[in-house]
Amino acid sequence: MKLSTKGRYGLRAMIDLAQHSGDAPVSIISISERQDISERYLEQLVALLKKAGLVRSIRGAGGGYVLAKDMKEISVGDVLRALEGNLEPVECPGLDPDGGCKSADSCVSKYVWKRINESISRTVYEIMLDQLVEESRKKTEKLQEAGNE
Amino acid sequence: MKLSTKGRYGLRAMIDLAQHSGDAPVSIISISERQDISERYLEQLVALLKKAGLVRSIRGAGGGYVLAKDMKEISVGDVLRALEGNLEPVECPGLDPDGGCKSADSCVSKYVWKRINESISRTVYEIMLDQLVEESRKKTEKLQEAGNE
DNA sequence: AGAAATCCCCAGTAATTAACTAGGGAATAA
DNA sequence: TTATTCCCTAGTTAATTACTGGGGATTTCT
Repeated sequence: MKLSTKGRYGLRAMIDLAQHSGDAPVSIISISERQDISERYLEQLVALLKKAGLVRSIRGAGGGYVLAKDMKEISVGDVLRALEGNLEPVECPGLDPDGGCKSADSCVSKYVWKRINESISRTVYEIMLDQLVEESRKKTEKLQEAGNE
Repeated sequence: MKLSTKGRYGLRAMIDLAQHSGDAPVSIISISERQDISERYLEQLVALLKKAGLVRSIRGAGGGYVLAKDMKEISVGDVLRALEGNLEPVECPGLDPDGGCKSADSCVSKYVWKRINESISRTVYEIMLDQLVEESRKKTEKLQEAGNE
């Protein structure tokens, strides 16, 4: 049970994008350098984010990516789902009323899977990008204060 | 992000063992037949449960496995951890104070990983085997009532 | 117009992991 | 002493992950 690099790198990239979103679009190269992720690989991750409608792209020189919506409207769950496809660690056919699990009636482990799935969902969909950006800002501030003493 | 068959089969096996625990030990073969899991593979899963101190084995003819403690003392988390090794979908070195994550200071994604990890832990360690066995008993009862009408 | 910077799309590949299968041994009960 | 069980280790196959690489399209800048 592990989150792949897609999810891990991709969320970092998305936070980076949110942090650096201003007037100008943010290029893959710049994210790649700051986050130390291969440019080519990052390209593919961002493509997933775009397909999910989380970012918009601007082509050509001076182009790059911008968030497609306000960062307070984008949850970590949205980002991870775009990258990982499905956040449920257990896909149990018994959870689907039409699913073809022959022992669905007597099987109780599906309750466990259901609760795990729900608890992950609840967690990731309630964390919004703007909270993370704000958190990061506070941290940087603190570090700078400490440096000035 | 997926729970492996180890975790899925292994928990089912453990529930089965709990359900059939009485005077006699429960053999691998019997679990294997009821749960439709290869005997050889199941052997390995149960070995993990034994190593973790969740079951005890009795060798020889008529032997098998028994729970090492009362089923109300064994959580789903205990079982899954024994099988999967680690339930945290993200092992972030930044979460460990001594971990060697160079960008630990400014990195905020670790908050996300931490919250996901915690929410999964909370969920699995609060579900106990006896609850599942009881749930299953209720279900079977209901099915039988329905059959008698 | 042309060069440079960017995004875009698809294909390949190496490494890792998962999910078993297989062989043979050791303890115990009947 | 034979059958039944657990026990340990190694090997194998299939799938997935985590990339790398090639070449093309769009836009800006000079």
